Amino acid sequence: MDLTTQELRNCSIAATLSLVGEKWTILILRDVFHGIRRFDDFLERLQCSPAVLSARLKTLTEAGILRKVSYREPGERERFEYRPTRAAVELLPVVIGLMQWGDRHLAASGQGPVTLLTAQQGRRVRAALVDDADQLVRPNDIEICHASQRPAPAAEGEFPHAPATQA
Amino acid sequence: MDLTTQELRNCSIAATLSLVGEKWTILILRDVFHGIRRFDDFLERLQCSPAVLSARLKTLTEAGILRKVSYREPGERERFEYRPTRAAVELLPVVIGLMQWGDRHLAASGQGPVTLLTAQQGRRVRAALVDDADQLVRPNDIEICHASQRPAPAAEGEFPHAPATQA
DNA sequence: CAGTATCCCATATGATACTG
DNA sequence: CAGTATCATATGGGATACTG
Repeated sequence: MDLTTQELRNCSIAATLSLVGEKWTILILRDVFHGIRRFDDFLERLQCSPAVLSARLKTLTEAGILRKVSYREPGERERFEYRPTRAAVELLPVVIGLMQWGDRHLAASGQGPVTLLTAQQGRRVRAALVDDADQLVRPNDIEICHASQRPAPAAEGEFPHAPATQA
Repeated sequence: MDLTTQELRNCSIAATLSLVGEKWTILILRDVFHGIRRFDDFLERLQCSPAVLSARLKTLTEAGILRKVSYREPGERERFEYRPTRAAVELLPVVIGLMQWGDRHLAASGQGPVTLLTAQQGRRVRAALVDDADQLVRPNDIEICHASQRPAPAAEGEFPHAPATQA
């Protein structure tokens, strides 16, 4: 996405956006999670130009988010497919987070065209914040600590500077 | 971000990206969560042009993600600040998800310059996937259901088409 | 301080044609 | 099928000046 070196070093958000912040990138990942693997299938669903798709797949591959795999079906010539790596799966909270925000705030019905369910029990899946004991965390209970400094004083540590009243 | 009407209607990810997918938008939200409220303070931290900042703040405000609040300190003239709404807080899984991905994959040390801790117990906070009983969900246990169709057959429902081997 | 208005440019993108 | 190459365009963004 082209940000300054300063930003990239000082902020992991900016650094990640430099890889996945381009216009079509997240939508490519969405399609990968839907099982899309091949160039033309991406192309058809995304309706972007092949040049753009090619460039994005390259970036994602070089970043280790996708993996280009050669395969050959019996009697066919060699083909390639793009598979998600573990690094891709670790972006799921981002992708699903975007989806559920849109579901809640942009879809007329308050829910979107796609639902995620656990295979085992059929429970709805969502992105959320948890602590290292896997317990749900309320946004108001979070404080920001800068590694280079002492723990922030309470007044500063307030987070996310909660909206006093609702918009 | 300028996507087709088709995309916006069919995909909440695309719809949300049309609001927050622009270059500086997520970084503005990052700063809001750091407690930044005023135009010039954003400007200083972001080092983008005032025109761009103005445009993004407008978009975010119109989307209900920020709220423009007038206030007047004693003896001073009227000022404005931009506060996060609940809708902004609901984007935290996305923002924190981006951060933790960068921490893991782009920071040399495997952890970034900023850490999030629960105020109560000082536990690390992360973005994750949970079910509606607030239990952690493994990515392999998720299946995608399209609202307009019958539940996907097992072969299709596989998700996220897990990486067989690691990259 | 808190923006708006201009000007200009880099470049991401769309459209299309071409190749192994 | 799976891309690369080319070209025109649109526009997001940088720099800067200006205003209430």
